[in-house]
Amino acid sequence: MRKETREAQELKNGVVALTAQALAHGARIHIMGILTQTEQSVDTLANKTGQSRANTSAHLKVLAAAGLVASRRAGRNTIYRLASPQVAALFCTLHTTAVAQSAELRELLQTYYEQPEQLTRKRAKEIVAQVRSGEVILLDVRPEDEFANEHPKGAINIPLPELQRRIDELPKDQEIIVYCRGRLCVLAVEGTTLLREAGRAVQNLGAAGQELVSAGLRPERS
Amino acid sequence: MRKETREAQELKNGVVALTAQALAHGARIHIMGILTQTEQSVDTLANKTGQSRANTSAHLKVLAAAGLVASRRAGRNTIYRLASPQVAALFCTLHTTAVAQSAELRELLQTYYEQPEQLTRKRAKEIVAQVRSGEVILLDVRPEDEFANEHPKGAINIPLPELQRRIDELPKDQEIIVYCRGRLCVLAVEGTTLLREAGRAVQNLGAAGQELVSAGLRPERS
DNA sequence: AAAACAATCAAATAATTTTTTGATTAAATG
DNA sequence: CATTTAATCAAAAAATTATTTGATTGTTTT
Repeated sequence: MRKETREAQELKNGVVALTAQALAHGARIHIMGILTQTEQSVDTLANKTGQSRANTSAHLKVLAAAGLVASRRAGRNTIYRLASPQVAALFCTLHTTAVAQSAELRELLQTYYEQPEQLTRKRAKEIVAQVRSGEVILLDVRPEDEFANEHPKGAINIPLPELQRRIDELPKDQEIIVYCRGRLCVLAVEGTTLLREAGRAVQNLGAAGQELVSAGLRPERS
Repeated sequence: MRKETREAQELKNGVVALTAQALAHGARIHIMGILTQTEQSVDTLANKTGQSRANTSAHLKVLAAAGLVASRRAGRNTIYRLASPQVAALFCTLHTTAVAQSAELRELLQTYYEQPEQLTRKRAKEIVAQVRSGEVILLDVRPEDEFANEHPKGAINIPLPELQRRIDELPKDQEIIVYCRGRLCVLAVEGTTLLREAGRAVQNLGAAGQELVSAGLRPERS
């Protein structure tokens, strides 16, 4: 019994390691990052990551073996997606922790990316007022279902993959405030970049969007 | 700028992958699991994991390079510990997700381990009543500081590393309910095993201990 | 049915990691 | 000060992973 328990322990370590192993390659992290935003075909993933098709297929096989992604057939394409919200959460935690633990990287990122603003209580209330008066636009770039489930009152939703196409729905003369809520923190950063390149005035709240709720914008469903 | 951003992206993927890579080996998962409970010297870790000293040292170097563990010198020993609570959280998430995604493993574990009980609302209330009346003992096996920070009213705290030694503090004729709270989910499992081997009547609530709070045992500090 | 396409597979090569071995450093002990 | 002990290092061997190439399997389109 002792021994069997130990075997089980080793097996368990192995499975945990397998999961980590699946995430232990830059290309696969890249793939996971893309899948965090939307499901994709093998070919598209290969293009976006700059890897060969066969190699991308192999990487996806590794991810699938660890149960991190799932796939479905659509015509002659195979579409891959994250296996579950739990996987998305793991990816986000890994991402956050990795960045936090790697101080050297943090510095480097600051050069290229913009740090999401740290919300003070006062600033949060200002934003709430601005949103209420319609002075600024509060943009939620998460997938539609997540938005539908719960969002701060007054926010509008354009999922990141559609943003480029639907950009004209956003009035040109108003400041836009982008946020996301923890789970898919990459979204807001990319949305901000995209809008800024289109010449819009944007502010990125990152995961701090959450705080708007406690500052007065009651959550609602739709 | 586009290009530099892309370089930064790749670098970032690399760092995330490095972190995952660090966790991508059974022996290192084993080490992390041990460090989750208490800090340890290289030699002890080598013994517990059954690896050579040099190899263990190498594994620790990998973990340290990823910023997951830190060390201090104590006499002629080098004592390693987890670098931060955030790392512990990552480890726990990885652990949980890996087990959840690996259905095949789940089955196997069921043979050896006992599944932590799934708490129904009704059962939670029963337990709350039993704890209040002193009929059962609610045991918290987390480290002292975490317990001090917050715990359900009526729980008593014996950190897992001390449990073997202090086992006699627990009355022999009462049922014991062990729980932990998400972060260090391994703790409760090990505590349960230990107590059961000592002939005690034990029930493991796992992370479900949390629900006792919402079922009536107000959290308190000490 | 033939052609085109997306994806996977299989086998070989290339690249990385892991493990072992023996030497080295640094601190404690007699 | 010589010894012992804990840990790390360096180099070679062993084991695993990645990548490429070309062939193969299903689907759709013509």
